[in-house]
Amino acid sequence: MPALSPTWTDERIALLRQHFEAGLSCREIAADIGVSRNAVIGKLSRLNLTRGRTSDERKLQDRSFAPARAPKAVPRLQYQMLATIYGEAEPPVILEAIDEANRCSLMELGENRCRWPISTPGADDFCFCGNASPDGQPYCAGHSRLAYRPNSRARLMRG
DNA sequence: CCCTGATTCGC
DNA sequence: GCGAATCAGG
Repeated sequence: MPALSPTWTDERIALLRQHFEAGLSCREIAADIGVSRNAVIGKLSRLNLTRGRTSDERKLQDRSFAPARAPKAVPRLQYQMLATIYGEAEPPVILEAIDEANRCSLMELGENRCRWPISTPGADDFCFCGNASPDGQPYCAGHSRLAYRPNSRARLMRG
């Protein structure tokens, strides 16, 4: 296969649409495809697939819990994400196991099956995760836990 | 404080 | 057309 890094090909756009329609966040989409959040958003905007301006209706940030003296040594999932990707250190919580052996076709998908699109770079076999997913959840625990944190918004302002 | 989405802008 | 930088909202 060519050593060149393929940009937005049909497969990637397909995944992009799938994840987008699935209700996943741009961060998660980007994490799966392997691009930056902005890249996903940029492509979506170009495809006119935007959900209609800064909706931000998820609001799943959950600020309800305000533990006194919260031992929040880490901002968020950043540490976990990094440890998972780099495969070193021991994160407080490991990602759920993702069984690729249960992958199935679209027609084999059930209501309690993970609908995560499995796309292998260089291959043409397009399947779905097919793992057991909790009720109401489109994906299994492993894929639902997918998280990616592109660090640093602390850009200096050019004056 | 941090996160997420959309647009703007340079390449 | 692509993606980082930037802006805007929560």
